Amino acid sequence: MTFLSLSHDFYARDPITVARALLGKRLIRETSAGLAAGRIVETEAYLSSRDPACHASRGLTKKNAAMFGPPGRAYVYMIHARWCLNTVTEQEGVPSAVLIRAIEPLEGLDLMQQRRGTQVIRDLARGPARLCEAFAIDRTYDHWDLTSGRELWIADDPLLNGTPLRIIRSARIGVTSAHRRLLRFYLADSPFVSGKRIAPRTARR
DNA sequence: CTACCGATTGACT
DNA sequence: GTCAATCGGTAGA
Repeated sequence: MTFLSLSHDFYARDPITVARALLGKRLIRETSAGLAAGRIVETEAYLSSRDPACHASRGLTKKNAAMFGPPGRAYVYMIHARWCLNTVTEQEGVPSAVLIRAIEPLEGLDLMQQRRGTQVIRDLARGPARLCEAFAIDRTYDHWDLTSGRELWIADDPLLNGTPLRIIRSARIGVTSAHRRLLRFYLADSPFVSGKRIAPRTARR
């Protein structure tokens, strides 16, 4: 089964559209150790200069430079000594991005378990830094071209094939500025989503 | 150079 | 539920 990477045009849209569209897609990672892949179940949009929570809202630095580059590249940054993965969106010069927050592991579970140091499948890639550890993503993939179709890329999921997805929108997790905006998106029915469920529809009991 | 901080996580009460 | 370890980037002395 081949997994053709999503094109430049997929990413060359506003970050909210891309954040929704990425749900259900496959993140694929190929190393000499083997292949790991999973379904994206949670994302967050960061809206360039019009969003105080966006790392690039105060202009270009060495750290956030990838966000100013072309759409379809990766922006990998460190927070609390852990790596997190974003996809750059819109157009070159407009520093917007989508944070990938959680993934449902599908292939290469043994690899992920090894990298994460846990057997618990639900914990392998639930959270932005956990997924980077499970997929062996670090600073060397900052600026990486996610449309390249090698090493690290994102593709349509053939298993999903048009299945309608129930998407819930909420406030972003851990963001201390711009609380009000509902820029987090996740699959309603996935147990692999991080953080607390804010939507009443999924409230327990 | 030092001080402080964060789009987090895991251990603990 | 609470809390502190984590460390590279950034600001400021």
